[in-house]
Amino acid sequence: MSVPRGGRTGASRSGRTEATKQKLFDAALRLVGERGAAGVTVDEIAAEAGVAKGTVYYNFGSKDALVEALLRHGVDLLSERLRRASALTDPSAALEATVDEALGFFAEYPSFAQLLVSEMWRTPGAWRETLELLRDDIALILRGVLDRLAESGRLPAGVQPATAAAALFGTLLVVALDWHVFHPERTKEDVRESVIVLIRGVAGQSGR
Amino acid sequence: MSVPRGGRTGASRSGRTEATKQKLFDAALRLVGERGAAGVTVDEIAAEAGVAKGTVYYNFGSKDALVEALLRHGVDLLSERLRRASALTDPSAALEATVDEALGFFAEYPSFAQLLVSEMWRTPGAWRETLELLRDDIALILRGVLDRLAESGRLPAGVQPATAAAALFGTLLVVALDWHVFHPERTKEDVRESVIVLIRGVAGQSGR
DNA sequence: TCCTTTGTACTGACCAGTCAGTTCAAATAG
DNA sequence: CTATTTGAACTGACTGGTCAGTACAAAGGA
Repeated sequence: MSVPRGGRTGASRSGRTEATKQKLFDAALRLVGERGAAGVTVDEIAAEAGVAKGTVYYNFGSKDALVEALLRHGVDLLSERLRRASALTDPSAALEATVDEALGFFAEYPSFAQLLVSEMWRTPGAWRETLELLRDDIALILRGVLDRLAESGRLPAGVQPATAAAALFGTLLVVALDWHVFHPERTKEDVRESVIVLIRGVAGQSGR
Repeated sequence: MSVPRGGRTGASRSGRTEATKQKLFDAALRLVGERGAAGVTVDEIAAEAGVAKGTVYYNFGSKDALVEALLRHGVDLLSERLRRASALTDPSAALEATVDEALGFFAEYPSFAQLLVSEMWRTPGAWRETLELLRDDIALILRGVLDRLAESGRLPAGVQPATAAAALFGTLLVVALDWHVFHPERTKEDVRESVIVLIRGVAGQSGR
């Protein structure tokens, strides 16, 4: 009994659990990204992580909770990186850096991109609430960049930052996935350049 | 035995089956869009369609085949509409009409958009082959529009029509879903205008 | 007559979640 | 320093239920 309720810092002395959780994250991400959350069994995740099934339940309580933790973990990483990139002083440079960072992240964790795209817009879904928070988190960062761009007059009149942020996020996610799934032969630089040129058309004849 | 193998034109004399298949499509779309293909049972689909379970197997042979047929059916409808819209003579007008049509379609069949987004970029997946064909179908139409735009010099230098087509598709899909799921209060006109302004930034100071 | 649908009953695989028991490192005691 | 205890971490066989797919006799319809 007495599962250490993962309140906040649960990190105990041994650090054994943290390592186990990480192994489970990695394994789950790999499998869930490929076949969808519903298409993967807890037994498979445990096997992939080289751990007994019970360990999954000891650490996360349920399959749903594991996936939820996975979503949070991934978005935390992503938003951390985006936040950093978007902090550049020049708005156009910030936008480009953010785009670059997002593409890099999705290239690094394609399974996460797949998980995100397949669960984000599911209507009742077990992770509705979490996903809504995560979406707002990312959308806010993108909005921040776009708002600053608008302030400096580099966004065409009539573009609504909220819609543009959603569009930008969708574009990045889908371009990254399309690259990974349908055109893996392209180089990162190639894709990156295409998107940036595209973006620059809308939002900033700044740089060169 | 003897399930009529839905080779190609299966369309038989009676027309009774067509009606049944349509009922099953509608029901399946409703449920699968909401909870994902793996999250819905054949019993539920049959019940929702007001049909016996055996009928599903008589008409489609398997659950996977039903979903595959659903994907084909939906994309056929969509590409038919996009093709029509993209046939306008003026490239910029064609682009705007295509965008408009795509948004309208996703608004009309949000469940289809959800199904598409959640299955399109799954790597091994039961419908890999079909989805690839469907993706190429849509991408080709969008490319056609963008190519004509490039010919008439209204696409910034350096934009690759292939990447731009993927980006456009992703943008439309995600914006439509975001609207449906997170901002249902917005009007179609509002969303439509936002996207078109956005697109116009990249691809055409033509119209007005 | 032949195609299609129904309804019910069944099978066999698969799977989320449980639980009694094991391991082991660190704390406590003698 | 050795023996004992504690408890967090982990294990894996097991359970109860779910679900895709099958079977088939009877009925409805062109």
